[in-house]
Amino acid sequence: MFVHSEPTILHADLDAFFASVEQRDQPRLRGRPVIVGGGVVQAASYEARARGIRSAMGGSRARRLCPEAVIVEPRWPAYVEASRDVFRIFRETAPVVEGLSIDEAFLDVGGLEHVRGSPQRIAAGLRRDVADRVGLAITVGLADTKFLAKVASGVAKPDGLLMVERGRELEFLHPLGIERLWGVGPKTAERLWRQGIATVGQLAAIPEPDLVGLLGRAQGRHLHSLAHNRDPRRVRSGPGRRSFGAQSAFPASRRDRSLDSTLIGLVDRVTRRMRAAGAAGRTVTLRMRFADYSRATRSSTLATATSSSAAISAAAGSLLRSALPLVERRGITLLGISVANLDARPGAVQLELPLDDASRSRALDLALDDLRERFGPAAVTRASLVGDDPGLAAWLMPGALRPPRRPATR
DNA sequence: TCTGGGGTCCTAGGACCC
DNA sequence: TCTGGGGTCCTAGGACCC
Repeated sequence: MFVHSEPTILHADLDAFFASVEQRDQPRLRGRPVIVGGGVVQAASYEARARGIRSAMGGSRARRLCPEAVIVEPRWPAYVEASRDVFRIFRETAPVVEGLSIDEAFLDVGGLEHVRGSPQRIAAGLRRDVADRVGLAITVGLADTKFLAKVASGVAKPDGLLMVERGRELEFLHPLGIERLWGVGPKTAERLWRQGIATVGQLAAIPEPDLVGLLGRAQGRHLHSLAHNRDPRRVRSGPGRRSFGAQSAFPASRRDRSLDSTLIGLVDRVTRRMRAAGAAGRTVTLRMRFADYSRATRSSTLATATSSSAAISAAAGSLLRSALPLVERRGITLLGISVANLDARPGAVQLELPLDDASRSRALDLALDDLRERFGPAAVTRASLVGDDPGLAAWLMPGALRPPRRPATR
């Protein structure tokens, strides 16, 4: 009876997402090699990939490989809208949807057989819905573990559907190259190749302790499990994000741009997004990349979580000052910040308010009501204007908020 | 071939606490 | 007073993913 039942985890992944949105919206681009992003390739259509163009490749090299490629500037609002449309279909399709990025998600369709048919039918229906309603091609992998569903969609691309039948998982998995495994990038692949390990089957034959000796504890165990298709993780509706960040490159032409003003811009971008999400964080990290392609990070952890531009730019500013000798010695090419430790209890949440007085007081009332609703009536203890930022910081009663994050177990 | 912007997780050492 | 074991938190770096 259950012998013929199908696996229930779907990995759905939009094909060449940004480039496909451009081809959908601009018919003249269809069938032609399309590159999104000029300086660095952010996405390439399949026509462009056939010419050897890959994402993250430098724009000049891409143009050399394929001079007739059409290069278009990214249109973020269009991608965000398309992603929202597709995720709406995901949520109509399955009760549990775990988004992985703007263009891919896991869906668990277990228990829907009597309502919507077999998983394979549901997957086919999902692909049809996305094509009909959003106008994009999506590939779906279907398997009994998340990991294998993702591998299956990778193998089935583009515009495909691939189910890995129960009981035939290793038959499917073992002939594949190790670089198909989640967590094997260039460095790890190189290390494994040097040991004569090229396929997942060869990897599976290595005893776990040997793999741990070669790659370290976490990665060794992880890859050993995957090679045997052991992946107990369930599909869950998103664990939520763990940090907010922003970065900005300094091309050679703008290398003399002021570091301070760049930093203020980055802080502004990040805190704006944090406020919109109602988030606050404690750990501020400054990331730098230098002319010799080396990198460095500097971080500091505040006593309380915050989304205040003033607090975060003060922390980031002092990190930058501490790194100044490094910056001057090596020449900076990229500056970034991120704010993490989001589950910590906020000491202050900064709100965004309109500039004119009339709507400002009303916006303030609404914002404070919202905070009280989310954190309890007694949680908001104090509110005041912050610096010259058109914002307001509301201090929240410690303890009224989200619990501290998972107790670390080791 | 020389590099965007946004993320995640792991490792390792040191400070500190019980 | 010294030593050890066990644990947490912080900082910095690295690999990887889309």
